[in-house]
Amino acid sequence: MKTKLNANAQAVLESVRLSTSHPTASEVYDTVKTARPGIGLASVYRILHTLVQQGYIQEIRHSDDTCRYDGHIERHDHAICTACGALLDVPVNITLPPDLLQAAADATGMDLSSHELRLYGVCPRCALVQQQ
Amino acid sequence: MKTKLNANAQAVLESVRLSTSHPTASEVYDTVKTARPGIGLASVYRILHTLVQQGYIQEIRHSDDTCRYDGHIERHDHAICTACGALLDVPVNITLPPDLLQAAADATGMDLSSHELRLYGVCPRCALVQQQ
DNA sequence: ATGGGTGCAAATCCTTTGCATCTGC
DNA sequence: GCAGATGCAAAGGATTTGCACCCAT
Repeated sequence: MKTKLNANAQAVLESVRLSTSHPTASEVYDTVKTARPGIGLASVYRILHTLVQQGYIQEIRHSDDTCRYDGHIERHDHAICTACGALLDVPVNITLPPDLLQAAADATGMDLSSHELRLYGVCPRCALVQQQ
Repeated sequence: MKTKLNANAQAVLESVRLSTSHPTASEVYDTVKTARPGIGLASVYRILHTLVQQGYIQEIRHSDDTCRYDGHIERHDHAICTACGALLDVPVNITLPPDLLQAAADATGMDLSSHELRLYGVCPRCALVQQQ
């Protein structure tokens, strides 16, 4: 399933994996350009799609109009700041009671394969700003 | 917080609330045009934003590049078909153990206000198609 | 009369695509 | 030599915005 990655794809994958934030395509592009100066934005988009398809990285969308990428592929959850839009990985493993998932599967008739919990709230930085 | 809605805004809100799917802006536009023929797409976008801001409706994004709206504002969860992209409300109330949420809040330092569980899987229709 | 809402069209932004070229095998 | 990858520029599509106009207050 996973094909061998060429140098551009390696550089893109590395950039996404090393990023602690969840970079957008153009952030990845900016980063990768230092390692591969000739690369074009279109290739970054193409490579990101391939990496998602092949399961190397995950795509995440929330309220802004850009698509973000996450090099962290194990199942995990996200916390989203409703004030600034920041998207953080939740660093603890939240395991849902299986009966809840079963109930949801039954209710929707879907064959569930994965899930993601999205937590909404105010991040520490925004909380500070709001207090002022 | 909620201001009085004018006739256009009422029509948009009604359209979103009555829809069982999760309509996009242009689907809302198409629907609303029958009740308010003169309305423009830009106004639909403007009104949808206002309605979201004022808490009348929710905005949902997932993998496609359009933004969808949900007239269902009580906390609830979504099931997303990984084959066709369909987005369904989960018709059962999934209550998470409070200690899980607390652990996540502690780990992220965020002041959590809400959450949404996103379930990924294959919807019944797509499951049928895949079997063939 | 006055401030906010509106429609239209143009602009904007992210993303995708066409295509000629280049690359590695 | 060939299939796939690439860069560039142009196209595409969803959303936003500028602006003159209209409406209700």
